[in-house]
Amino acid sequence: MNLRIDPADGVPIYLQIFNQVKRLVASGRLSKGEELPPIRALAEQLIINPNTVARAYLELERSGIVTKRHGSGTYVSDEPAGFGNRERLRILTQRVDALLVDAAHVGAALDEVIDLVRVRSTTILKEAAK
Amino acid sequence: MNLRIDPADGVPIYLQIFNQVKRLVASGRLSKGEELPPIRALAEQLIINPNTVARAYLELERSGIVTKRHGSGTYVSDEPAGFGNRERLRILTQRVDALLVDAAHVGAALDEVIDLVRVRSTTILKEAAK
Amino acid sequence: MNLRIDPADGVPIYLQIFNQVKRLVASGRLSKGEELPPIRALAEQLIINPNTVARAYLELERSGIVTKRHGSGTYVSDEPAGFGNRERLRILTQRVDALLVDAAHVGAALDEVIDLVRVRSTTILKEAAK
Amino acid sequence: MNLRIDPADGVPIYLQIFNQVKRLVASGRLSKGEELPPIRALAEQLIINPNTVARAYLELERSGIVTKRHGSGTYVSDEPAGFGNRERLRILTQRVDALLVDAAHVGAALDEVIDLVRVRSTTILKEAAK
DNA sequence: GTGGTCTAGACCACG
DNA sequence: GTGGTCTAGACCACC
Repeated sequence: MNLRIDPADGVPIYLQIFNQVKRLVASGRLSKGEELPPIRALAEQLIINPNTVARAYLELERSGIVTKRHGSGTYVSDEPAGFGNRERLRILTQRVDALLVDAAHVGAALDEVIDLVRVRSTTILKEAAK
Repeated sequence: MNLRIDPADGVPIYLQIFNQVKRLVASGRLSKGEELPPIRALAEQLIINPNTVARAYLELERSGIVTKRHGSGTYVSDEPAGFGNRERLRILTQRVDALLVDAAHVGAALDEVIDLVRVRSTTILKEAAK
Repeated sequence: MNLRIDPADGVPIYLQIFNQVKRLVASGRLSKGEELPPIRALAEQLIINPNTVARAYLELERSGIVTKRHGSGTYVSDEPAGFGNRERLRILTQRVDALLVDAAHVGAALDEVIDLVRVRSTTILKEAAK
Repeated sequence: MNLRIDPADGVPIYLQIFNQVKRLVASGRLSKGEELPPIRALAEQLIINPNTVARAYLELERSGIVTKRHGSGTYVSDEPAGFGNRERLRILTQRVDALLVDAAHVGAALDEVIDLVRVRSTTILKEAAK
């Protein structure tokens, strides 16, 4: 698994791992049931403390993105966490609002934003096909 | 200036202020050159620590959104920070990607996302018109 | 013997076996003196490590639910572990308290809890009759 | 706050704290809005590592039982986590089933169980009144 | 071998 | 002062 960690990024390392894995799963580059690297192995690879990776895996498990099997390993969940419709909307609205505020601040029109959403959507799908 | 602070929101209070002011400026409810309330006044109004407001104003200044004039006060910048097109795209792409990743996890289709963008866009504009 | 194991359940596999056998004995679907499947056979059937089954049987023996006879096999104990009344109460009180604490957190009234106890009691008896 | 920790109990220390605080809140002995001891203070009192207390507080926060305010402290949540009805039932059914299995194993009749539920319910309420 | 818990102690972020 | 993150390294539980 290829992650890029920047310890000086401001975002906690465990969150960087969390977000990147989340993204790999969302884009399909990590398939359902696929095994993640063991905590210690990933820690060695990223040259960080195993506890930090463990924290990331813990959050991933709590979010329903991965499943841990004791004595066996960590796997991408077969069934993505079932969000209620209310929870779904809440999450998405939050993200959309943040996007729109930044867009307004940066002087981007609605159409420009929507175009970008379409473009990135395609790009991410292509990444998944790699 | 009318801000809503939620100390239990998880987002640091100084960031809540920062974001809301950013939003007020982006939407035009705070015009260029307009004066922001003094740090102490705003702190009293929001019943929070003046340091927290100061921190927010500091970040606003760093982002080029407001300008501090010694002995005078804090004003909305005349020239909103000129983002290069590259910087603009970088910021928006980041937000868009975060949105799409969450959408995928939550099982929302592209059309649903775009619809939500349109809806929120309208909603936010109405709020700004208040 | 028909057990359902879910490796992704969070509960250790050996405990899942332990609990289900306990339940089968409690409900009478496994009678006193009846022989349990050999460790290897059960491990093969459930596609798990024999050590795991052995661990479950060990705990069952420690709890007095089954008895191992060397060179012969594992049998449901004739005399189910005689719990003193004090021990009985201690165990049940613990469970009841955990239930009531969760019920309070979840906003369930006492009547609702008792209704659920009745309903599940019937349901479990029906399952046992299968 | 008066907690009893047994490091040799098998149950992880952070879970012992979690459960006891949960219980104190459920029984009303910790009221909504009340402040919990600072992490470091509780760690000193229990003679354990602050990280362990932090872990317990983290789980309490995730369960919606307490709320942390950065730079201020940890408080009992005003609004208990709003569980959907499905989630509520899932949690309670799990507890009820565990109770009934143990009851059967220990030879307790349904009526005896229900009586115990009533009795403990009253007892816990009395504890709250202390 | 896997992940889980705990300790000791440093440094940072928030108010 | 509060809580949050990270490291280093020990020991345990499960498969």
